[in-house]
Amino acid sequence: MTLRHAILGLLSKWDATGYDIKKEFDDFMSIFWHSHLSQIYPELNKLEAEELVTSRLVPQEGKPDRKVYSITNGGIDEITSWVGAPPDIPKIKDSFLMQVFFMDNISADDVIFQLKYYQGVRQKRLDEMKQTVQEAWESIVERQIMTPRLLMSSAVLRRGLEQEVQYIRWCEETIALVEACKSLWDTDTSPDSVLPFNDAKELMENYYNATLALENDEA
Amino acid sequence: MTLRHAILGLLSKWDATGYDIKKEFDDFMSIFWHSHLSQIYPELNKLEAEELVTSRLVPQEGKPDRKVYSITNGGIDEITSWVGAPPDIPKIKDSFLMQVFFMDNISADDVIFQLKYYQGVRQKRLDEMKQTVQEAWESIVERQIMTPRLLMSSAVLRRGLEQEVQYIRWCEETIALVEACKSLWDTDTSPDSVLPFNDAKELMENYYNATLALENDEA
DNA sequence: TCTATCATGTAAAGGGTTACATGATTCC
DNA sequence: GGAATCATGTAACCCTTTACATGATAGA
Repeated sequence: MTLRHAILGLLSKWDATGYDIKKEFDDFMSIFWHSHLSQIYPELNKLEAEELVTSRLVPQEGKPDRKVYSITNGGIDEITSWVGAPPDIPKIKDSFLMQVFFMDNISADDVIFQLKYYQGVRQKRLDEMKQTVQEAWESIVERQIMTPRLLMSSAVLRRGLEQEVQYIRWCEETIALVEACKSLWDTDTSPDSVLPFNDAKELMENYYNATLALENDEA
Repeated sequence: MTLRHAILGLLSKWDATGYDIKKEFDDFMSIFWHSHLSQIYPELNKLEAEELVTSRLVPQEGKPDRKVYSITNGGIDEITSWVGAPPDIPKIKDSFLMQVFFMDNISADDVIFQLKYYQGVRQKRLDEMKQTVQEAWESIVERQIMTPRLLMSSAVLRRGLEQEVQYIRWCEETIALVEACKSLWDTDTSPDSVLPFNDAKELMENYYNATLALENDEA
């Protein structure tokens, strides 16, 4: 039940059509949400039936009419109370991390290939976000204004950026780790095999110590 | 269609019942996946119908029979090819970040309250993971073995930990930012109001410069 | 006594994705 | 000539969540 809040939140800032909302989802809001037009249009109808939004038709030349939605007082109450409500406990689904978890089933070279590929995917996302950050900052400087709205957007944007940067860094580290431990795959590929611990001992000791020390690092 | 791969991946390591699989989802695998028993049981039946797994009943005293599943060669082919297949593009849903995005609708104090609460939620997750890391390392040291399986688990565990550490750090930073910019909310709460840029100028300049410099930091 | 754990499921409702349907304009 | 953009939607399917259903044992 969060799509309705994504829509109401947007409409609390500007009037918009379903099509406009989808563009916003694909642009800035892709940091934390996504949806399809075929889900947005029916949801807008439901919200109108519940009188949380109203709509008016704006005719255009050579294009279909725009159905422009506005939020009602009821809609503002709904979004405000949701924003102040206890957040859901995080339910993470990261299918790439799951692939990695099962990558002992494929060769070390294939593991490295997958990690490099995914690193590239994340880098693309990062590059897009960096452009958004640049534009956001330039617009703030140009207009010489600061508002709670811009502040919260900035914080969210930063979180999105950090997430990409850190995922990319983890890919790099993991590639290095697998590269250094290739012998674990090469010498014996049967699932029951175990290798002398010494081959990877120091490396893994460092890795685990670094992992356990993560919390105490300064940013 | 990833639940089937979560299940097949697990069964490629050990035989298990639906109930066992659920426990694994709630424990280690919660870093990247989750599911309900009411989804796992029907999925296991489907996998058996497709001959990717087989099952046998193991009677118990005073408890219901265990229906223990094993993976077939077909199942191993399926999981292996999925692990080596191009990863999905990441589709992120983070409803808390969405709440934050719309928090200009509530007071600065309420924003800080929400951020502190969520920080606590993430801290709890982190504490659990830290225990898992500790146990994983102790078991590796004790058994004196290293395998691709343990290596990939370690990498995933580290990613999970990093994610929590960094989300918590972002919460702290964002709390400090809102605290420093409280005046943006206090002086005028109407959505059309804009405040003199100077109030937050230097702070935001630093914030944006830090955000843009993120990629170049060394871990 | 009540709650948690073990262990299996079904049914209904809700949320999300893909495919289908239409049709003009603009850009390559 | 073909692809992309603007703009609206419906239908079918798939995936996920919540509620219902059973029943024994162990521990607080």
